[in-house]
Amino acid sequence: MNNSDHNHKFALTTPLYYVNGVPHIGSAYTTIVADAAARFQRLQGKSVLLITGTDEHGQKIQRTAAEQGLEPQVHCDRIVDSFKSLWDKLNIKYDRFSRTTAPNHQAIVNEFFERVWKQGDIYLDRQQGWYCVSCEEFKEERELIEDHHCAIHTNKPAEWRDEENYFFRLSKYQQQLEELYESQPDFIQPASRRNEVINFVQQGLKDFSISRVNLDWGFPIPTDEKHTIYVWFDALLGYVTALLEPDQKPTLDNALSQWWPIDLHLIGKDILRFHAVYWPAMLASAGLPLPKKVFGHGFLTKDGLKMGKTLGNTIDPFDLVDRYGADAVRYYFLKEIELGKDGDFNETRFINVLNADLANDLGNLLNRTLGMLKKYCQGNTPQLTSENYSSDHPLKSIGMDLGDRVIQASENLQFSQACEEILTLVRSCNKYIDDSAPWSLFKQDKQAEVEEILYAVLESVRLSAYLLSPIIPDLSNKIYQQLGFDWDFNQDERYKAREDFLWHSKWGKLSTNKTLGKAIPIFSKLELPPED
RNA sequence: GACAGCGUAGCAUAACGGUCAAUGCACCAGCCUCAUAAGCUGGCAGAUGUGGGUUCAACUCCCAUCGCUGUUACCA
Repeated sequence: MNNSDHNHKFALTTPLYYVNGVPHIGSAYTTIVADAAARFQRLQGKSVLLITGTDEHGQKIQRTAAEQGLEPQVHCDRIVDSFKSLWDKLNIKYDRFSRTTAPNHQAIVNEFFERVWKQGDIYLDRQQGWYCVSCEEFKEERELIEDHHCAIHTNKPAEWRDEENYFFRLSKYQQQLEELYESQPDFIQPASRRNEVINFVQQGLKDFSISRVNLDWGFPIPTDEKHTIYVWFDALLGYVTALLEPDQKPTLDNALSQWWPIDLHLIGKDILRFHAVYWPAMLASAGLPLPKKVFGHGFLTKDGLKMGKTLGNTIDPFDLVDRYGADAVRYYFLKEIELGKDGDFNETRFINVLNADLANDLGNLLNRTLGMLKKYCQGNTPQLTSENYSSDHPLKSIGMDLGDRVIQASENLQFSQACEEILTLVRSCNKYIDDSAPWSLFKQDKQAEVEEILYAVLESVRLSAYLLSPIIPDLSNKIYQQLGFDWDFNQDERYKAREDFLWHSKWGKLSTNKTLGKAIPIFSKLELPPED
C-alpha cells in the first residue's frame, strides 16, 4: 500500500464489547461517536472500515451463561443479537462485526501467539493470589476489602488461586513505548489521558499474565492445552480478525494486507491501558506496525451522578431510542458532550437542546422558507447560483468555507464544534429572514429580491443538512428530499465519490429549476416529561 | 498517601496576559407574521472557588487554601 492509497482509506474501531450483559448506554455512546467519525470520512469519499463487535470469552461469561442454564455460545449469540439490534436502531453503519468466538479468530490468535512466542516474549511462571472472577484478575492483598472481597465487586469474595500462568514480557517494551508516546504525541488522546499513561509507564511495567487455568471458555494456548488464553490477549486481536474478508483464509498476512494499521481506536477511558500500553507492546513483539491513534472518551453521568446498577439510575439505550429516535440521541451525544470529557445526560436538557436546535432553529427554518417559496414562487427554486451573491452576503460569507471548518473539526473528533459551526449558519438564516422580511418585499412586488433571499436561505439549509448528515442522517435525508434531491445519506454509494463531496460541501449548489412540494416538519418537538 | 487535572451567570460551554469576560439553553419584556406558539430584538444574571503574589495589564502565570474529579496494573 502506498501513501496516496492510505490517504483515501480509514479504518477505525469501537471496542469489542464484553457480552456479560445487554448493551448499555456507554457502549452506545462510543459506537455513535465511531459511526459519526466513519460517516465524516465516507462523506469525503474515503474508503472506510468501521469495526465493532463483541468479546465473548472468559470465566465471567462462562458463569453468567451457567447461571441462566445456557451454553456459553447460546448466551453469547443472544447478547450479540441485542447489540446488533441496538446498532440498527441507532443507524450505525458498521462494516465488520467481529466476534471473538468466530471460527477464523482462533487461527489469527494462534498465529499471533506463535510470533510472540518465537520472539521469546512469553514464559511460564507461577502466580499466586486472590483472584476476582468478576474482574478476571489477580488482586493485591492491599486492594481487597474485608473477607477478601474485591473493592469493585463487593458481592462476591475473591478466590485464592495458586497456579501457573503464561506471562507476556511487557517490561521489555517499556522504553519502546515511551519513545512511541514521545515521537507520536497524538497517539493517545486526549492529552490528559496521554499524561496518565505516560505516568503509568514511567513507574515501570510489570509483565502480565496472558493465560488462565481451569477455564474452558476460551482458546487454549497453542503450546499447552491446559491453559486458556486470557480474554484481553484474545479480544484485542479481534481487531485484526475483523480485517479479513468473509471468505479469506485466516492468516495474519491476509488480515493485515488491506487495512492495517488501524487509524483510530475509539474507546472508553476505562480500557485505555489495554489499548495504549499492552496492545502496542503486543504488536511490537509480533513485529507489526502500530495503530495511529487511540482516543479514550469520557463517561456519561445521569443528572450529575455516576450511573450504576447499585444506584439504579442507568439509562437504557433501547428505551431512549424508542422514545426519541436515533437522530435525537445521536445529536445530543455528539453536540452536547465534548468527546474526551465526562458528559451529563439530563432529560430536560436533552429535550430543550433538541427542540431548540433541531425543531426550532433548523426544522422550522426549512418549514418557513419552503412555505414562502410555495406562496411567493409557486414552489419553484430560484434560478440563481453562488455567483449572484457577493462574498460579504450574510449567509454566503458564513457558508463559503463552512465545509472546510466542519471537516477540520470532524478530523479532530470535535463534533460539538462542528455542530456549533453549522448552527451559526442556521441561526443567521433566521435572522436574515427577519431582517429582510421577504413577506413585505413580496407585497411590494419585489420578486427578484424575494427569490434572492429564499434561495440563499434554502441553500444554507441544504449545506447545513449535508454537513450534519454524519450526525443526523435521517433528518438530513428529509431535508435533502424536500429540497428536491434524490439522495440517501444512509447509502454507501452516496459516499463513494470525492466529486460529490466537493460539489455538495460548497455554498451555492442548490439545484435550480425544481418545483418543491409542501413542507413537512422534519423533527417534531419533544414533550418535557411531567415533573415528579 | 502520591501524582495529574479541574473550579467562569440557574444550567452547559468560550475566551494568544491586554477592547465593557463571549455563546447557547432556561427565564422576563417588546416586535414581526413566512413558519413546528416557531423567529427577531432587548433584558436578566457572573466583579471568572477563596486568599495572596508577579505585571502597566491575569479567567489566562506563580504560591497557598478549600472543593471536585481522574490515575495509582489489567470493568463500557
